[in-house]
Amino acid sequence: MRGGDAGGLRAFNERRVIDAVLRAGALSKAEVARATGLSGQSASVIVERLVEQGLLAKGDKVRGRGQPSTPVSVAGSGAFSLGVKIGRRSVEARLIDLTGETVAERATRLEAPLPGPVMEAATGQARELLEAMSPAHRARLCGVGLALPGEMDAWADELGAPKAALAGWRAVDPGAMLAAATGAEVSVFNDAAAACAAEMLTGEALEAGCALYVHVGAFIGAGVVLDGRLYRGARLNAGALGSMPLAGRVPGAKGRQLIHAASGVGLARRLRAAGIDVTRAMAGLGGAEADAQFADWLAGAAPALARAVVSAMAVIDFEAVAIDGVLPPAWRLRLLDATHEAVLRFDRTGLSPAELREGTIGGEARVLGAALLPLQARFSPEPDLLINRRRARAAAGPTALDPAPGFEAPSPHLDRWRS
Amino acid sequence: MRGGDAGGLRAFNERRVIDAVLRAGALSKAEVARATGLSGQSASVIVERLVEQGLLAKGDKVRGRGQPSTPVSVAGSGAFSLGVKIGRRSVEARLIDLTGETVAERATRLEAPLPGPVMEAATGQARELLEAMSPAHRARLCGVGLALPGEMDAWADELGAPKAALAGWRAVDPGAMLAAATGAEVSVFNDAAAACAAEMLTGEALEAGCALYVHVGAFIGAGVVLDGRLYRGARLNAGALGSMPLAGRVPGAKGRQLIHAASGVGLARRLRAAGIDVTRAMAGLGGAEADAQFADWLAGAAPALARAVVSAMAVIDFEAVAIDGVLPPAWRLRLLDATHEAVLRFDRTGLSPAELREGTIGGEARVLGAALLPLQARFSPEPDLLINRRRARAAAGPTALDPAPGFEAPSPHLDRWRS
DNA sequence: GATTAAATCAACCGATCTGATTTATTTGTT
DNA sequence: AACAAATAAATCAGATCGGTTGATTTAATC
Repeated sequence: MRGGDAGGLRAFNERRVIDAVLRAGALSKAEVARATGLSGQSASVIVERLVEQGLLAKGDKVRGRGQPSTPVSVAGSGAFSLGVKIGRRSVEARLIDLTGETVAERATRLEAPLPGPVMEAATGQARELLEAMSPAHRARLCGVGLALPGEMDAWADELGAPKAALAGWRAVDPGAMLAAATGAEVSVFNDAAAACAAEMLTGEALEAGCALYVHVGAFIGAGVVLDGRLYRGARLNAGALGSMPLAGRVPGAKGRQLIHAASGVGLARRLRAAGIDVTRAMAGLGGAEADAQFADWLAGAAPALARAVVSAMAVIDFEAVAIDGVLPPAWRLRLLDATHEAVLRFDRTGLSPAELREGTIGGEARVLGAALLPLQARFSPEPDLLINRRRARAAAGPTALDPAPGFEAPSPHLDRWRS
Repeated sequence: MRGGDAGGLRAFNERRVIDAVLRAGALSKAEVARATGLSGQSASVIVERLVEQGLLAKGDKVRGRGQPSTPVSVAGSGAFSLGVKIGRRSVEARLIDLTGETVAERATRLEAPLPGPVMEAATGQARELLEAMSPAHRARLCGVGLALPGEMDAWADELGAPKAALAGWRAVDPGAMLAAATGAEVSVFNDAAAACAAEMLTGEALEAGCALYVHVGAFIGAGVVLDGRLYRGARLNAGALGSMPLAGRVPGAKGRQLIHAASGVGLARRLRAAGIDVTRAMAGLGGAEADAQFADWLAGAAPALARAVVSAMAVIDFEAVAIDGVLPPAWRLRLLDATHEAVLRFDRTGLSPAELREGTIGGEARVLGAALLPLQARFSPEPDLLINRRRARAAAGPTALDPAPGFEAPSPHLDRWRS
């Protein structure tokens, strides 16, 4: 419930203040007042309280005309968040602080995406990271974000995995298991949506308020950003771009959905069939032979992806489309260019133009997004509102950040942390 | 801005109260308190103020156990809204009151969608309707909604209209002209989006919080509802379904976009070519020959529309898809069924299921939506939040103020297309 | 007469606002 | 170099507004 009574009003304005500070990087109390429209007095009271709570930190005085101002910025150790990413080929976990900096991380590669080993890895990593935190810091964990594919058991044949083994996922509730293992609140996101959030928040590709972020991982998916807010979908299944129907048969594809023409496993299958080391190739070290295989894959993938992008534009008038994923940067760029070229061959009458851009984060976007999203939910004035911190910080110039000693001020407002 | 200071808090809670009353049809003060979470005292004060403002009206006391309660419901004459719809074949205007009842309306058929005559008709109709209002009522006009196609000058060849004449639209700002003519605030919507809002608010087809509403008019477009909110798009161009790429050539279609395979003008062209009176046919009086032409059109239109629907589902996991438009009900139903059948032939792995339903309003949905949207913007706790009044009213049972125009039995098409 | 629940009354609280005041610095003048 | 004026942040004190709490009244049924 937003607003309602005095307490809700205060909570709302606190978020607006944090939001303003995050956007600007650092603001004096007077600037906070101007940025939020609050009176100077209220801004002062709220800032003071947030400093006491350890969420904001005062920097060195800045002298100008008149009384020097004391800038405040977000305190790194004011809050922490844990992100866990479950994929079909790996499990990762990452602990970040309020500024988005990585505190610690873990990663495990998988042979097959079977429920048992995967969940063991995920819960194990999460527990390890949490146990390494000081108690004071652990008390400031504001949530756990879990990013995973929409359906772990779909497209088993595409994976080359036994269908029966994957069916075990239907009986598993990864969110609940992670919650049980960590004792923290877990929010679940589609993996591509999480990656999308990371690109919005810390990447450079998406400045638009309305964007489609395509992520090529083992499969292919997308995140949808509308009015600066991540749209997760009524059933967390927005951006299921892999299910987009193809126009017809694509050579080498087993089915009639985008995933059969443009996915990481499809590319890997080709590489493996040609006797190429997939891991090396995906690290950009495959050489000419890998490039040739990639070009083959690209010839089918790019037009199919282009059709998907154009189709998506007919549903939502995205201002920007980013393409990212686990591909090595050189290949990612070629995919972007080829897709762009293919998009231009479509009749786009009636569609608003969109900018096609290369993602800037890559495969790690998913864990990072999983970690960032609980922070957003806790501190942004609107749930799902994505504010780019890096860009905002850069614009504001470097500031004195985070003195942040042991806080632990048992202020009455700290227990509003849960709400 | 939402919240902020005491005044904002009051405004927000007032909207919540109106929202609660609209949803329930009629509520006592105590029920308002329970529905909103406000204290009884606040609910009482707010309701009393809204009654004083003429937005709510007290009904007859209801006796039960304890002190009789006085139900309040929204007062029809508490606010008015004017909707104007500009189309390629007609211009319509409609004045409605706060309950959504039509007060007065106008309509003009057009020969060709040329800027001059169209805008003259639109501003003329609007002025007429406003001048017929009493001064007291006119003071309660809360806005003018304008629904029009995204690009009046696109697809000129499909219309059989001279391209040069249509290009005149680029120099025209219909919203500004209407604002100048009426002196009221004008909000502009895509025509399909407006129709979508009407279906959400007063229709029966869309109960889901997340839906796609396809409207077949002269061309074809769609409205997008996300989390109960109408999504207009960053450039008001969400749901540009007509631009969805086709899989290949469709017999009889001139181009490679959905609009070339499934549009009202395409159907009309066929009918005319067969020597059939289009107006009669569109009124459902075309006879067997018209039916045969329709079947031909349908054979190309339905699969193309099905592909568009499946593609849309891969972008947003719509829970429901409605198909509506200017077609006579029998044809609309056939379009729905044929589309449904075609959808089932697609591989839908990885997509969440959606319910495919028939729209319940038809061609007038666009004006109605244009009229309803300013009311929503003014009285709903969140902008763009769509609350179905009719359904809510029905659920609450008949109330003192409910004019209860015997609306039709529900049970529209209830097909689930899931494997 | 007891019970029930709506409606109301009166005192209080919390968050923000307004307007005046203080403070520390730069700028301009003598 | 010394001093006054200008500037703008920060703060203080009182007022306002909206919502809450808890007790009280009212009008019906059981």
